[in-house]
Amino acid sequence: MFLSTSHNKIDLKCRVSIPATYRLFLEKSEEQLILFKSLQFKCIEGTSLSRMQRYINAIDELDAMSDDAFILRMMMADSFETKFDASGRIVIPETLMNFAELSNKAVFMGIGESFYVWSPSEYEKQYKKSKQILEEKGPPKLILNKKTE
Amino acid sequence: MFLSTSHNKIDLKCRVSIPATYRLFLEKSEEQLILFKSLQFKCIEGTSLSRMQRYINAIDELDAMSDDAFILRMMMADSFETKFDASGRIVIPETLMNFAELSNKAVFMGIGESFYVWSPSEYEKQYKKSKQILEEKGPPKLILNKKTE
DNA sequence: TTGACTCCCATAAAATCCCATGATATCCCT
DNA sequence: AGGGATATCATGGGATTTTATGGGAGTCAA
Repeated sequence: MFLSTSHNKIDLKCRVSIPATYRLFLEKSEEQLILFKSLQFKCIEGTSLSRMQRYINAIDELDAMSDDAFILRMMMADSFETKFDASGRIVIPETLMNFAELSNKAVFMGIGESFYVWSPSEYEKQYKKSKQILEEKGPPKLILNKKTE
Repeated sequence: MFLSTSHNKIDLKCRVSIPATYRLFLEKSEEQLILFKSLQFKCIEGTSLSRMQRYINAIDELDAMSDDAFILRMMMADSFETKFDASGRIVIPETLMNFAELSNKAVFMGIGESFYVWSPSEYEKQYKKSKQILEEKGPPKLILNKKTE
């Protein structure tokens, strides 16, 4: 499970430490790590290969000529299979560095089945936004309905 | 089941003993413990991983751009998987210490499927508030056998 | 031969493990 | 039911391991 947030440094070689908890999760489940451009935000998304496979399957179920299928295929084309070195670091591909406007700091944000990698400023923006939504609208309904079915 | 209340000490390393009854419940059900920021109060909430999994699954079922999905993702980002050491203590992450304004005392309050961790002062506040509401409005109407629709 | 990439070693700080202790609580035997 | 023996709990502190990060040597390709 990808949970919690951590701020790690990106060095001159574009190397960055994957949070140890994420690494352990991937190792335990014997999963490859995939990085790709988020479709929703200006950030990198990381997930396991098997979850990525679900995206690919979903594309097959769409009309092959549709815009959605087109977009999703483009996303696949910009995804990278990465593995970490002996000290648990990955190298962020240049394409993704540029896309997420990363320079020397990366914020890893675990959201369960996948995680986001933000630039610190973009992360701040999203964090503030979510706090604002929470204040204005309150917690989601399913949080309030705590009963398990 | 997480029940009863206990006041435990937080040491300099941010370690605190989980009440033995909570621990036994987690061990018996072979569950991981998750800590996260409460969306409703200034306290930490603790629950099992499998219960947390419900919220994670909900993220995929919602419109990814919806406000609820936003809040849920942020909730995951502020969550920590913890395990207790040989003597039954956990370390409270700094983020959560700050959020709940904890320093050297923690009040564990079991509420069934999850539990709250308060600072003593915040706990007092909530406790008094509930007593006051009870006096003003009388006991809540509680229906144990709810008819299914 | 000059980048770009990968592997390997080094290190400070932080997280985790391990052992110790006093205070309760629980057991057990008469 | 008493009262000592034993287990469990909450807590303290030192030792050890892991983590995040920096930098250099080897490798491969154009």
